[in-house]
Amino acid sequence: MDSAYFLAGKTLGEIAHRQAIPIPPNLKRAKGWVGELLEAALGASAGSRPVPDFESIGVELKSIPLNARHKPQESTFVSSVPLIDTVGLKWSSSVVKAKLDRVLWVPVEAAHRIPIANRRIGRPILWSPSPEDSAILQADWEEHIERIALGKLDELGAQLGTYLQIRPKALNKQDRTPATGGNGTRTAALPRGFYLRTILTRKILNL
DNA sequence: GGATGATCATAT
DNA sequence: ATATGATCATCC
Repeated sequence: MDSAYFLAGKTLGEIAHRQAIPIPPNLKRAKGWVGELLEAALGASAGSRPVPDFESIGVELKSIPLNARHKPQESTFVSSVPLIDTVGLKWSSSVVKAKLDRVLWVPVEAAHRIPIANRRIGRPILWSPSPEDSAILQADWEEHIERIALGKLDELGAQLGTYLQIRPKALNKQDRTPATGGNGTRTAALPRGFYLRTILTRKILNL
């Protein structure tokens, strides 16, 4: 947390310079740049494994882009969605729960008019879901997984879920991954991801 | 302007 | 191929 608080008030340019990381002209071809910069600055270690960033202390690191009004500007990607072998999956042992049990949120200015190097980092927040929010997340997750297990892939829209929604997470719309179809048959479907709606991240940041 | 769907880069 | 890091682009 000391390392995290040290970032508060600094610009992305200052941190990038300190880490000897080049600053891209824009984020169109570097969408994960801010998150990766924070990982480097804080020494995150999970790599691309499906576990929290700071595995030994059970802390997931998330940058949260703020708009000109300093409110969350985008949804937050949580994890990939399993589209096969969903039978027997439980919330208690899910990747989503493992990651959301404790999250270090690092707000970062993201208004397009601010040059990347000048964007300021806000005060990080170490958060765990309240029992109420946890129950909502669990209900969302269970409804999503049940639909997937039943092969109702055509019903998977971003409209579902109070806090946790499912959206594409793919190379492009032609991308396919193995999935369970109707009657338990095997098919191929667009890869999806779990995302947190801004209604939740706004609450988390007290905005 | 916000929500939904589409997409980019990198690691293993 | 599938995971990570997300933001971009379009539609309403």
